[in-house]
Amino acid sequence: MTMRANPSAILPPTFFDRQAEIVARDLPGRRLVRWLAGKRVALTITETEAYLGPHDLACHAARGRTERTEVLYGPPGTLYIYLVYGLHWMLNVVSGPAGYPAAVLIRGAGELSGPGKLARGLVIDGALNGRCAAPQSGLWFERGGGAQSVIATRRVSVDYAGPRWSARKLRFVLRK
DNA sequence: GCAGTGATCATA
DNA sequence: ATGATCACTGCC
Repeated sequence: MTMRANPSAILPPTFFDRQAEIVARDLPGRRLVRWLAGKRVALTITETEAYLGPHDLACHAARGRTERTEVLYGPPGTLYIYLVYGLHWMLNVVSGPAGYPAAVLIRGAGELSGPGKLARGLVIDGALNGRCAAPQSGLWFERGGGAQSVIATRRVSVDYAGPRWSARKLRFVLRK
C-alpha cells in the first residue's frame, strides 16, 4: 500500500496566497507531483514565470475577464491551463487572494525544459483547468528543498506587453 | 530563420 | 462570420 503523498509535504492553498512574484521565486527547487497510471511522478521545478495581475500587460487578465481567464479569479492554488499556438498546453497556478487574477507559469521541471514539453511529458491538458492543486486532482506541489539560489531573468515571448513589462525580471530559474 | 496549429477574442 | 493573435516547439 503506497501513500500518494505525505500530507505534511503538500504545499497548501496558503502557499499560493501571496503575490505571484513571491510564489514564482519560491517554487524552483520544490516538487511538482503528478499521479499517472497508478504511479507517483515527482519532478524538481526548475523554472517559473510570474504574471502579476490586471496591470501586468503580459498577463491574460490585462485584457479583461473572459471565459478563458475566469479561473484566474479563483482561489489560490487553482490550476490555470490553456492551449497556446494550437499545440501546447501551459500549466499555471493561480496566486494571490481569490478574486485577484494572477498566476505562476511552470516552465520546467526535472529534465523537462519548456512549458509545452512539461505539459506533454506529464500528460497535462485542459481537463485539469480550474481544478485545485491537490492529490484528488492528480497534480499537486510538495515542499522539497526550495530556498536554493534562483536567478531572475526576463520572461520569454512577452514582447507584446511592451518594453516596460517585457523588461521586468519575472522569470526564475533554479541555479544548478 | 520560420511553419505548424487551433482556441480565443475583437470586430462586424 | 471572419481575421489576428498567440506565456511554444522542432526543423530548416
